[in-house]
Amino acid sequence: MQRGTFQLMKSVNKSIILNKIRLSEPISRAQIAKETSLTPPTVSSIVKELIAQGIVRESTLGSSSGGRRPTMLHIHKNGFYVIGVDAGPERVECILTDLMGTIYERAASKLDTPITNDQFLAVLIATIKRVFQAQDKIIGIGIAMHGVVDVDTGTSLVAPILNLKNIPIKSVIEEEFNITVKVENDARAFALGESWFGGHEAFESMVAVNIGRGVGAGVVINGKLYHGAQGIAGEFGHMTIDINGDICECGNQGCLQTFVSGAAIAKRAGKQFSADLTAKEVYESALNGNQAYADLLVETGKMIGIGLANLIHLFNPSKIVLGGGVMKSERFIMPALLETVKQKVLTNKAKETVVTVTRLGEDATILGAVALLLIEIFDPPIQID
Amino acid sequence: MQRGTFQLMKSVNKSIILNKIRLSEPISRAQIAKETSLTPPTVSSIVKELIAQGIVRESTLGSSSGGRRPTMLHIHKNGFYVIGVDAGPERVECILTDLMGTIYERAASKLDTPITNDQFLAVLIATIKRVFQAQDKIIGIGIAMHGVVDVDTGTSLVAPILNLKNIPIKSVIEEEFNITVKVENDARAFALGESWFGGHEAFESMVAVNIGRGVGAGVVINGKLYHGAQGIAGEFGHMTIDINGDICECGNQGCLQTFVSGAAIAKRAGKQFSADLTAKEVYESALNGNQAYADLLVETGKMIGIGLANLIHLFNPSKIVLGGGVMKSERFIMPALLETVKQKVLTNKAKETVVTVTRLGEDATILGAVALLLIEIFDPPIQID
DNA sequence: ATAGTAAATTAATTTAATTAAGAAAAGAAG
DNA sequence: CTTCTTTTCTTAATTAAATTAATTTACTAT
Repeated sequence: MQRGTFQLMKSVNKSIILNKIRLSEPISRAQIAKETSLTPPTVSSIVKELIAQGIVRESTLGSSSGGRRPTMLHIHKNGFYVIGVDAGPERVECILTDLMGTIYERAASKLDTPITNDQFLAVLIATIKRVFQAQDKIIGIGIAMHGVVDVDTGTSLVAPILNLKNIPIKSVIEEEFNITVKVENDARAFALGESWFGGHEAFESMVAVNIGRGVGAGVVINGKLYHGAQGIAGEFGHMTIDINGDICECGNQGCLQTFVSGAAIAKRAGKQFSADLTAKEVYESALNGNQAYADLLVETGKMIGIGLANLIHLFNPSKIVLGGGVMKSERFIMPALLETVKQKVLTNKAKETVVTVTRLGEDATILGAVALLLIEIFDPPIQID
Repeated sequence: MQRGTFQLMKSVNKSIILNKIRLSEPISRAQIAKETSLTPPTVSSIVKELIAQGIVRESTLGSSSGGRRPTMLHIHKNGFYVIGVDAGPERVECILTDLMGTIYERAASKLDTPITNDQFLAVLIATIKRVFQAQDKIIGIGIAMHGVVDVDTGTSLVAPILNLKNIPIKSVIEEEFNITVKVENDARAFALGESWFGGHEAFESMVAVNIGRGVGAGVVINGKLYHGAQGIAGEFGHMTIDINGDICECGNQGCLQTFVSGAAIAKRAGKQFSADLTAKEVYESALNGNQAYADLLVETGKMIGIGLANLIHLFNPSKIVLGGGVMKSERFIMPALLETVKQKVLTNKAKETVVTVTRLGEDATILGAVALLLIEIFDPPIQID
């Protein structure tokens, strides 16, 4: 059990200061003290340590209105690096970033099926190697893996499209690079990326929903991922919304996914218009003025809205961020979606829930992978109410 | 912002010790030290304070196996009292308990409709007065109010069956008794009561679902209620599970409530068998061997199961506790419910989610009202990961 | 130049935990 | 019955780290 110790007290203050610098750099010691209500000597002494550790650095002097000019502090850009990996079903992408999430290197590899566990891991290692520079300054590798992931062991339990099972990602990569490795499901990494780099500081709780091949969600409460008891919190795609609906790949009936995933859109287009199109083609046709396809996307927006209303009634997050391939049809989907949410949600207060589309684009997930390690550095060991 | 201070450090340890005593009394100082990994002097000095405050007391000496006999510690039963109130749509019930939730006094009043805000408050005050003994030792009044409650202001925004709005419960009762008053929605109080007094210590997250007139749920994470951003987290009854379903009283279509509430059961009985029965009568007929009614209840169990599967996929709590009038038909409902959950939930791990019916009976909600104040005393100011 | 002001550091103090040592109380062994 | 061991609990000394107060540094403004 975690007790009240001096170390606890200190690490709490350390996180407060570090996060203040991260979110408000450049900032002076005096201003940190003012804004956190820590005393100046406490700030000075902790900042001294952070500088010695190489996480923080001093830069220029700020301006003064009569008095000594403040020394501005920053996160040390070249102090430490993190590697982020987005391992999708078709390609593996790697980036090298600093502690602020600035990207310095990028590499990607295609995955060809059929593939074995070892081949997959070999591609992963090779791609990471291409961005693995300044080794001694890299503090870890964060991996966003599609499919079902066991976070504790860092194992990919099921990788559906690659048709792989039980890939011991964490242990193999840790062995290879001799460095900390964190593995997380890609939908949750997306949520974490949005929460850290999407510019949503003020939101205490956020749900990020990825609608693409499948539909997944990640729940972030106070900057941290919420996993639930068995690590399946946020299985948004398999929420039943139509007890008489079609059979889903999971075996249940009327899952949200059977209405709104990319495959579902394509299937419905096929059914209604006997056309053999992908979701992308449906969107493009709609863009080109095909009203029937546009209507189909609007209908999809309504269904997503129903799902989100359920989400709001259960989780009641302050913000919901949407991403994934399907959301590229934003212009057709969003108006209907927002209206449905507003109409379905019970209280006026809850109607205020902010629902937006990601502005981080493709990088939200891989930056979330990076954030898996940033949490270790920036997050306090405790949650203060 | 809450900093790392000496007070924080101390209050963390104080909570740890207090909760250890509460959950394991009688217990010695030495054993507390062992089990919490706090050092003996720390335990002694904090226990000394707790005794001086009158929250803890020493009792007999324990047994020894060669060595000084330990002095056993308890929560001081006659040290402090709490008043709990369950304000339902038909009656107001009050209890006087000690810090362990032991009930010493009880009083109840019937509510007649039509009723005004002032009349309602007058009944509330009169009933509380009947249990308001040993005034100087009462630390507060916790009120579980049906309907929509604004927790921050302690106002009942909507009390549906009484047909009242904006009742300023907290301010009026605080003024009358000059004591701390906490107001919470009754479904959430039920959840809190279960979590504190239902014998579920080991569960980090719990959802308690009340199925009666309406369907509500309370979410408890680490012993605390989760409210969400606008305080509507757990509006389980208005989760859409059938996009083509009947219109609910909330205006939406196919809410879970339209399938499983007491009223819904009665309505379906009426529709299928053109009988004018209450849900209770349906249950009694089923008990007397009416197979059609038994089937109707089994069907209800299945629908609840579908709702719970959705709940598990989003919140993934370690435990779900069911209560409320409808759950009195447990013997018909539960087997189908459990099977449906097991069948619908995706991963094997999550199938392990424990689903049970409350064993606290009628008192879960009112004890939850009591727990609203116990939290103030027992809960740590921080959440340790 | 000099006064005034703000930033940062240094020194002294305080809080509260930890470590080490000791006192109290019991059973066990001779 | 005395002595030893064990366990519980307290007391005293030490330590970590925050706070308070004082001081130094480095400006701006008159």
